[in-house]
Amino acid sequence: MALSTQPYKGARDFYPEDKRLQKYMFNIMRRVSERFGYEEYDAPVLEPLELYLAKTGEEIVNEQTYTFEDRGGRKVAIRPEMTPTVSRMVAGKRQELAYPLRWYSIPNLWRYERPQRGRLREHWQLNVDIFGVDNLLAEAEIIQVADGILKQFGATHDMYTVRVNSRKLMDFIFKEYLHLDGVQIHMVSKLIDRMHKTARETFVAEVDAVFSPTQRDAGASNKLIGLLKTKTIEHLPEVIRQSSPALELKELLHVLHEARIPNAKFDISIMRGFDYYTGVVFEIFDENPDNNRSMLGGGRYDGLVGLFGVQPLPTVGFGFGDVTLQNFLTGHNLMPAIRPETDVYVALIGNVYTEAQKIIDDMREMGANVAVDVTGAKPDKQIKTAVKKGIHYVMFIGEKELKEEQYEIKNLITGASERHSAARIVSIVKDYRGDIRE
RNA sequence: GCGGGCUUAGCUCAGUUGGUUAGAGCGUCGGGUUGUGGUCCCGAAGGUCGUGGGUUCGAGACCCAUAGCUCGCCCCA
Repeated sequence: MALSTQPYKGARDFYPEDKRLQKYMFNIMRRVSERFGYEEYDAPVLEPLELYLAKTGEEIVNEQTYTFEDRGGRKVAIRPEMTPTVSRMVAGKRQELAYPLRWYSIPNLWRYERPQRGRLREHWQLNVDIFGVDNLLAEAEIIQVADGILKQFGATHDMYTVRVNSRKLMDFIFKEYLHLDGVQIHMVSKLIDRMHKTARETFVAEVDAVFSPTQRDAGASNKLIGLLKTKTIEHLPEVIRQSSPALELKELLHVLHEARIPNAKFDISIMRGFDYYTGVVFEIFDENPDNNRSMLGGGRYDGLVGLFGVQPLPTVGFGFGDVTLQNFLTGHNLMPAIRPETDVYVALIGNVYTEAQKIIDDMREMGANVAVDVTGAKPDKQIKTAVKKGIHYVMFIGEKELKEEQYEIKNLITGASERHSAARIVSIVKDYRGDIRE
């Protein structure tokens, strides 16, 4: 029985052509995050299981986390998300860090579940968090980073929407406005979370079933159904519209619109699954009709750092998965063809390796990425190899070139061929590399 | 955890109501003489038809089981 060449279920191999795309995506994520002053951190893939038991959500720990026991009998989890880890790290140096703290990371995360479109078992997720700001400018900045990344990929505002809501607002509605108890709030939250996936009649019936007869008679159920149709804060009932969470959301949207994010809007159905969110929550939706789904989400979680026994710290952050990003980019034709890092493929003609090596060394020292064909194959074979690898230039080195110190450089895309000094060739290929990588 | 679809060459797929040695395109490899790719021409390799049972004179086609892939559901980082 031969060994399988398939990667583990729900995980991906990154062949060089795949890795190039990943590097392209990560580079843009890094560049934009750093442009906003965020610093990169990292942490182990393994964490003690307890880290997730406290604050994440039961099913995620019980059923969707990879766990095992190490040789010392410790319960270990493969991280399913980064937020607890970064909270742990910040708490560990709570007193000595300079706030506001701006951190980002691109960890790989694991979750045990059936893979489906946009959701695999292993994925990479950009995490961007700001610690130590308790006003809405933190939310605004975090959303600007997310928006800035999408723009840097070439996305335009008609391709996606930023949808914001607030846990505090929903709390106000559930408790003050509708007088729901804890169990009802939980049930209603879950229903709202998948409102757009549910047929309207079914949804109304399910919501209705949560309310007691007395509440229904008082019109609470209909009030909620009505509220959920609301598309803007202005259209909310007076008492809700004047609540402080609503005023805060309105202000946030104003700031975002001023920051040239016109596609930010209020969406009462944005709930987010995690219990740890305490304020504003938001998601960015792909508006591609074929892939209309949330591709990025986040919010304020002011309670997490304090769980580690240190003074609490207000925090806002988001996570952006590589799989959903790639679906977005592909769906909108924003994924460029990326060539390999190799700038030049050297075809040797005749037995000239030793002398050619000196030229090639010089070129490498000058900063060109140069691969040499050492097969001794005929020139046409060597060219074919370069074409197949996707390398842009072939350089020929033979007796004639070595004597004249002028080497033929051939552009495999245009077919054009020129003769230059090695230094000039380095300059040409580096210019080309600069053009496509920037 | 639940449900649907799929599985034939490296890839994308044909394969009639069950009937001899299993097909195409692309790709791969070789050739078309001297130091130049993509086009064109010629040739070759490559498949226990996902796996295990069953029905049948006969199964890639039918039945059962199982695995993998995939799309949903649940849940959502």
